[in-house]
Amino acid sequence: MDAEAIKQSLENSGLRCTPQRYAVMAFLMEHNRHPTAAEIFEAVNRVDPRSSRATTYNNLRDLVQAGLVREVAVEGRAARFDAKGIRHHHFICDRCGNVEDMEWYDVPRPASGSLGKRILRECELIFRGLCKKCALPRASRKLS
Amino acid sequence: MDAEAIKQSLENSGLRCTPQRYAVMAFLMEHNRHPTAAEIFEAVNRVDPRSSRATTYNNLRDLVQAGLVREVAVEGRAARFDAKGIRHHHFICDRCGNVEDMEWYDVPRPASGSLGKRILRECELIFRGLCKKCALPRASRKLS
DNA sequence: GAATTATTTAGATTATATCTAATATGACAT
DNA sequence: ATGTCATATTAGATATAATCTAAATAATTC
Repeated sequence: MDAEAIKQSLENSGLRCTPQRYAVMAFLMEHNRHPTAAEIFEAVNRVDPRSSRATTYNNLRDLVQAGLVREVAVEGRAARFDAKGIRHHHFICDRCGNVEDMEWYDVPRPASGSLGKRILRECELIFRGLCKKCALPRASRKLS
Repeated sequence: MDAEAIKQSLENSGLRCTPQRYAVMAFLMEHNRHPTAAEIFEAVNRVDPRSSRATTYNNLRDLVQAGLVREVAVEGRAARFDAKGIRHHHFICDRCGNVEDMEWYDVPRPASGSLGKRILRECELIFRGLCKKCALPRASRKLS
C-alpha cells in the first residue's frame, strides 16, 4: 500500500493525515508482527518526524476507533496492534503462545456441510489449540 | 470439585496446599469467568485467611507454572486467569470482545473429512470471528 | 488574519505487575 | 519436642504500561 492510499484511508475515516499518525499507520501496514505501543513508538522515532509517547497512544486509540487498526488479544502486559488490511483473525497456540494470522473465510450463513477442505484442515488445528508447527507429530518437532 | 480434590491436585503438582494458595485455586474453580488478579485478590480477602497482593500474584504464577491455571489471552491491560479443569480453548468475539469458553475436541490427526456436525457449526462461528449472539442475523440482534 | 478546532507535547498520574528483604510456617530428622 | 532447612507470606518499594492534564502548535473556516 503506497503513501497516497494510506492518506486516503485515514481521511475516509475522518482522520487528518498528520505526519505522526501517518507514521504509525504506515509502520503497522509494513510490519504485521503485532508490535506493542512501545515498539511502534520507538520505530517511528528512529526517523523524522518525531512523535511523543502520548501522541503514539492517542493515534493508536484513534486508529482503533476508526476501525483501521485493531488491538490483538494476547497474554502478557502490553497491548499489541495490527493493521486490519486484509480481514483476518488470530490464532494463539496453546503450546508456544505464538499469535498466528488466520485467513478470514466468508462462510455462507446456513451451509454447515459446505466448508472446503482447506478450511477443514484449519479447523483441526483450531480444535487442538496448536499452531502449525506445534501440531506436527512429536518426532519431527524440536523439543522446547 | 471438593476441598480434598483441590488439595490433591495442588500436591500432585508439587505445590504445598497453603490456605492462601488454596483460596486462589478454589476461587478459580468456582468462578470460570476469567477474573483478573485484582479481582481474585479482592475475592480471597473478603474472607479469612487474608492474603497479600504479592502472595496472590506469586500463587497465580505458581499455579500457571504447574499447569493448573492458565492466563487467558484478552485485549486490555490486566491479565485474566482460568482454571484448566476440563480442557477447553477460548474464542474472542470480533464484535463484542467477549471471551467464550470453547469445547475441546480431540480431532484424530489425519482425518480431514471426519469432523462432526457440531464441530462444523462451531467452525462457522470461528471463521466469522463472531460469538454465538453476534452471529445471529441482524434483525434478531439488539443494536450495540 | 482572527476564531475555531484538532493535534501534539512534556510531564504528572494511575493502574498493573514484580521485586526485595524481613518474617513466618511447615516438614522432618534427630 | 527442638533445631534446621526449604518454602511461603508480607508490606512496601520499584518497574512497566497506559492515560490524563494543561499548555503550545498547526490546520481549517469564516
